[in-house]
Amino acid sequence: MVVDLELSPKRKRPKGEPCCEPVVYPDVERAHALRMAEVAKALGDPIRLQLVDVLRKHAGKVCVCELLPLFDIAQPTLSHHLKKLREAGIVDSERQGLWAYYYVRPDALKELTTWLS
Amino acid sequence: MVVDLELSPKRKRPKGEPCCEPVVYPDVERAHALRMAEVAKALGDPIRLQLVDVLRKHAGKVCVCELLPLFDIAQPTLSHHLKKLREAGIVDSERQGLWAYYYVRPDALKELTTWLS
DNA sequence: GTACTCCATTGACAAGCGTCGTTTCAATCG
DNA sequence: CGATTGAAACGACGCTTGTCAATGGAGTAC
Repeated sequence: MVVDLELSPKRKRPKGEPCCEPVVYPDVERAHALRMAEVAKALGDPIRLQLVDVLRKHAGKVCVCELLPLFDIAQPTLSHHLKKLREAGIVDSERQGLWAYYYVRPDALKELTTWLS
Repeated sequence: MVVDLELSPKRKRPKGEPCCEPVVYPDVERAHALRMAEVAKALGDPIRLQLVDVLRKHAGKVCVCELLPLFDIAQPTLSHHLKKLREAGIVDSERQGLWAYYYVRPDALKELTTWLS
């Protein structure tokens, strides 16, 4: 969808009329935009982005106790970030005894990636 | 870079030693992570993401007055969002008389896109 | 059972965010 | 000139965020 825009010849609006025709925008995008913004927001913190990076670089699932020493944050803070990523649907976790293993959900970043490309 | 992980056989740490070997993590990524998180954060708002979407769908530059009616927000709010996008280096603006034209900076989203793919 | 370990949750705090009404500023029109 | 217009800046308001210390809870070791 590409809309041609009258760029240069713009004039002050006559009196009370709108200054220019609004650009068309498909409503379909809005639902996607909300979802993608949610994912982007979750990635909008350096620690969370690095967390996703680490998890993606490991095929399997990574224990929280292995993630903690990578960052200069307290354990509850790490737990908080992992929860945010979980709520955004980017990662998921799995408990095995004492340990919690995190992994990136397949296709979690697909929509955003496709839109960006 | 893929690191093999000892997944299953984990034990409580003996006494004061760390529970497990930390996952290796390249320092090179940290600088990128900061920059990409900044971009992701700017995209982490539905309105800003849609703004970028609209601007990208138009080859040329789009006037602010054309963007405003697309969203149910006041003009200062739109200006605020555009400023955020500008500060993140995603868009840039150009004034022509009374009007301000915005456009997506080429390669602004490149780093993030590459990382996601 | 008791002690210990890993992880999540809670509560608190400062900082940041999204929003709007008002104001400011530059450019245009008459 | 004065009036008007498009857009940015300012100030204020609640809400959210990132962080930590303290606590809680489930599992393991002895």
